[in-house]
Amino acid sequence: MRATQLFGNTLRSAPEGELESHRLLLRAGYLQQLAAGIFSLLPLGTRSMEKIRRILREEMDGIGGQEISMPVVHPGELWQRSGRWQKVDQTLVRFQDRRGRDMALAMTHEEVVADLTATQVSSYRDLPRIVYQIQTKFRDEPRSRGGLVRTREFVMKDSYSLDRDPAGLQHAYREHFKAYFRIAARAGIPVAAVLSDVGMMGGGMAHEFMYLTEVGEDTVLFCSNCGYAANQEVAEARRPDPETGEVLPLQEVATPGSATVAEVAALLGVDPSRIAKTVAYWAERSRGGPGELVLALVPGDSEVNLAKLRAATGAVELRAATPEEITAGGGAPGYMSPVGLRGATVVADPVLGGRRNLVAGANREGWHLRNFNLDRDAPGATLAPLTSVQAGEPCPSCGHPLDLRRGIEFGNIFQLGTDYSQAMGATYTDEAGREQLVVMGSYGIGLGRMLACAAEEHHDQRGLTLPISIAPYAVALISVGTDPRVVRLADEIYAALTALGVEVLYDDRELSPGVKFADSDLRGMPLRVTVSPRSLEAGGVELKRRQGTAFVVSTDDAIAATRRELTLLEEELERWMRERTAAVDELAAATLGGRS
RNA sequence: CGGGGCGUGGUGCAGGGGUAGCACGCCACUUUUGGGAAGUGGAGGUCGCAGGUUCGAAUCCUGCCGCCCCGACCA
Repeated sequence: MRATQLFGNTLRSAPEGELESHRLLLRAGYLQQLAAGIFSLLPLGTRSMEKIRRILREEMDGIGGQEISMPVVHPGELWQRSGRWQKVDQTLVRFQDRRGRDMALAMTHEEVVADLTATQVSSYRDLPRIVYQIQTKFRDEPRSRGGLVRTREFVMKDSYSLDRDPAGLQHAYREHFKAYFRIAARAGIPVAAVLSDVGMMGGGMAHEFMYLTEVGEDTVLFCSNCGYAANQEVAEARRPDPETGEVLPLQEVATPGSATVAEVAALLGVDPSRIAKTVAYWAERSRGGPGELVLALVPGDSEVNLAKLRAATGAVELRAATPEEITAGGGAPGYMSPVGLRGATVVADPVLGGRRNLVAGANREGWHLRNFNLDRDAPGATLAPLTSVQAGEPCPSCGHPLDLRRGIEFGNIFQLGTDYSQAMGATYTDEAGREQLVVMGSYGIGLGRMLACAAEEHHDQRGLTLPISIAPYAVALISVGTDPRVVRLADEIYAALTALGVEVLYDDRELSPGVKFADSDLRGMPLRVTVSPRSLEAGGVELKRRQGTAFVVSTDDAIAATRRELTLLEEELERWMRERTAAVDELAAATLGGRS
């Protein structure tokens, strides 16, 4: 491509406040924003995305995936059958067609896959299968963020495994686990697999593949000793041994004007950790359904993690209860506890279950209780981890202090099980002639987010430094000045490289060299080839890696030297990728259990 | 949805009751050509939208819309 023909230009400036890597993508002319969380891709961005697509196809095909294409608009009826029409909040965009039928914009495709499976799969001979697509999703996120990191419309590689039994699912899950490391590594993105919340997907085990970066929106806990890794949404710390002291009788104590943990602790002379803090929430189990009061009990020195509470209650909508709702349930704001309250769902952090004789609210303004014991005083309570794990807390599996890091979720894998098969009637007949449910798994990678992670990992002051595997062009060819000898040679090199299938962005504009160099650095092509009076003087053309030093090769050798450099770049990336994925079998075995 | 910020030529920004500005970019010509060149001339703006106050509103008031950032959600 000649720069004089290219659609879209580089920009000198980009808005303040945006993520640095995203500003570079904007300035380099990869994309343009249309609305909040909605982007157009320009030629450069499209080319990078196409390379990402190719990597995804190769790796998915490599584990036996078959590419399909499913619709972006779904009948609402499908989502009603799976129950997600009710379970998912406004993130699912609903509308009606001209006949008044409910429709939805695809935010994911489990329903459609299960529906396809119901008709396409009927025998155990039709299993196992892996299908995938690379296709647009729309999720009306409450807030888009960080450029391509979190958008409302995005392209996702989503694959689905169909198996006879849980063992088959384990295998497909493991294959994806390993493929995801290869995919990330081929795009130059280091990732870590962490345990994650199943969220709206339902089902069993789930992992997220995190690109660790300070600008990430997720919090991840790692154990440097045993390798435990989990998203904060599901992370747990090792619990202290249960206390063994005598269980004392409940005793009311006046605490006038002391509604906060700090005030009560000071007044009664106890440590905040000795207070069973009760936080009231209002939960809806289905969209628009009836609400109910949920009491979350955590140690007084901890905060409730909403994702964990959501997982524990299965709530769709979850928010802090209003004082009116608390009072209506028989509670007193600031003096809450489950003692004597009926009708409210009570969830308690397991740490409290091991503690004796705590302080809790008395459900009377100005009064608390001493000697609160969870098993005696809130016998109906569900035990589930509810608090955010802090850095330094002991690892649940080995006790070593945990590290806390930030990350961007590059992809995820879910073991769905048979929920969707059941809803859509996706069954097969086994050897014995019995009808069985197809066991499903679901696996996603966001392509735009992948580009965002790559840009975040690979940039410097001057611009993008993308790996050769996903850079829009392999070579930035630059001609300096208008000397006919220069122009002729540059034209020849462009024609020759193009004829050889090398992807070249030829900056043939009549601009000062500084502008051309700056643009090529900004756009991030891995290799620069410069033809100039100076290079001719020095014997030929100049080659320079995006982050390397320049050297001159003879005119006769220019084409061969360029290809050599590109091969070297590819080999270096390949080597890095092998290092990153060398231990992936062992990691899969350690993380998922069993052998690989 | 809560909190904060911002909407002014293509891009990034200043201005803040009385003539709409700067830099970059763009067009033409001339001189330039190894790290975002110089000169001369030029084009380009309903100041987010709608009401209101005022002799007069980009500027003040009200409402709405949009965008960004921090939280609650996810690839």
